[in-house]
Amino acid sequence: MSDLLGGEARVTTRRAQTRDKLMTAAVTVFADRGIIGAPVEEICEAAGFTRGAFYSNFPDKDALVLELIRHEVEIQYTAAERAVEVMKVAASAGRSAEEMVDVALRAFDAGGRSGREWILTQQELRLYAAREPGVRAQYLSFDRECAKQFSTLIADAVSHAGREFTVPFEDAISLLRATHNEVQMEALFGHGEVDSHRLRVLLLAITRPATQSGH
Amino acid sequence: MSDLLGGEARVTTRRAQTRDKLMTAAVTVFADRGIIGAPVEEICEAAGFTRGAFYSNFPDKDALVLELIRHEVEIQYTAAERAVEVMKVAASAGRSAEEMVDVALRAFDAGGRSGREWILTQQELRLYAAREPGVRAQYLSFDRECAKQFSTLIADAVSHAGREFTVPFEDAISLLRATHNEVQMEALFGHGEVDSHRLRVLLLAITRPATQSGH
DNA sequence: TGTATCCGATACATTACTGTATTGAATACA
DNA sequence: TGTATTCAATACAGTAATGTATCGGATACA
Repeated sequence: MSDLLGGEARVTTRRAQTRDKLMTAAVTVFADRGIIGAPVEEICEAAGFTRGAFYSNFPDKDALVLELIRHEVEIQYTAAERAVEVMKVAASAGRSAEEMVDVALRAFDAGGRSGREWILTQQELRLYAAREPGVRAQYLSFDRECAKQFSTLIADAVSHAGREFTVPFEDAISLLRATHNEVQMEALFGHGEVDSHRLRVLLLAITRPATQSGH
Repeated sequence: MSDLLGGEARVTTRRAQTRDKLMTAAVTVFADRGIIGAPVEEICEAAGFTRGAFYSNFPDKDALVLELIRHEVEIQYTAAERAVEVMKVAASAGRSAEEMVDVALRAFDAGGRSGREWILTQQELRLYAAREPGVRAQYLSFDRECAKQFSTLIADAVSHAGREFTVPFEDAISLLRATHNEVQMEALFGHGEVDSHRLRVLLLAITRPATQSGH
């Protein structure tokens, strides 16, 4: 009972690892069978455990789903941050708007989750949250937080690119999100690759070179 | 065995009615529990039957889902057709581009399926098709057909509005679809109403008054 | 009205999944 | 090294869902 490091349990590291493996495996199974259709047993099997491990770590599937959402938001956000960094560099190097957009999107996809499994799971999560009241609230609060941070990043990015929006900012964000989503779905039905072309077209259509003195 | 009306069965009308009731009920249950999570029994219960009726009409749930997709595409298309009709009238009456878009979108939502249940089910169908190989092919062929018809309608609508796209046509269609989708999802999380505002913004951003002599 | 046929209801067998209670091996600390 | 504790494995009910085989009331046609 040595509480030297705060209330945290003792063995923790093994536990943390199995939690992690379970969550990773869950994504695979979710993509394959859907969140609702994914039996706990199959998740465990994919992670190399039995159901005992699962119920020792999570009260039920919903708990794991919530954890997954939390984790996902983090990943996406850091990916976005990196993308903006990359873009700023491109801006300093005097790249064209097209090139900057392209470079940023590429960086985002590389850092985030653009594989088939993740796309499917993200869509699943969204629908699941829309349906299950228990998950919905959490999802929304995460989503809102995420959107806020994204907005900042995008505003930053656009101004660094020496451009400005020709539509209200909030609408711009929504359109970007919509298109990103659609591009992901198209990748799901087409043969694989996420194609950033359409996002570029949209961005160029709803921005113009800044009239301000800046840059 | 009177084959007067072609190979069709005798009692047919009762059968057709129960099929219809089952499909309608399925949408409600799908929205509530997800396609995978929807037990056949619950669908039957909602339709006022027992499982016997179901298995007498469909070999399994997938068959019903396919039927649903087929049906849905039809509905959406006629809704789109009507929307364009309405818009043409507005165009003849010399309305502004904003007004025309607004009127058309309103007509589309009224004729199509803009209720919570239908939005959820449409999203479910899309994901389900992306995952289940058996359904996927069918979905894609329907979807392609639908997209083709939509493209014609939209091109028609835009030119009647005395406008032209500022981005490649194919991209425009995709962006519109993306945004329509997003608007629906937002309605799911917000409190109800589908808001056409964003679609209007997009349309105005990617079109301009036609330079041609026409009109 | 009688009779063949249709179609949904009922009953049954089987499988899949969940969740809990208990056990036993691995791990941390004295 | 011995001992307490943690954590996943195993075992056990219990429930839910599927699909099939059979039955019986309704419908069409003579």
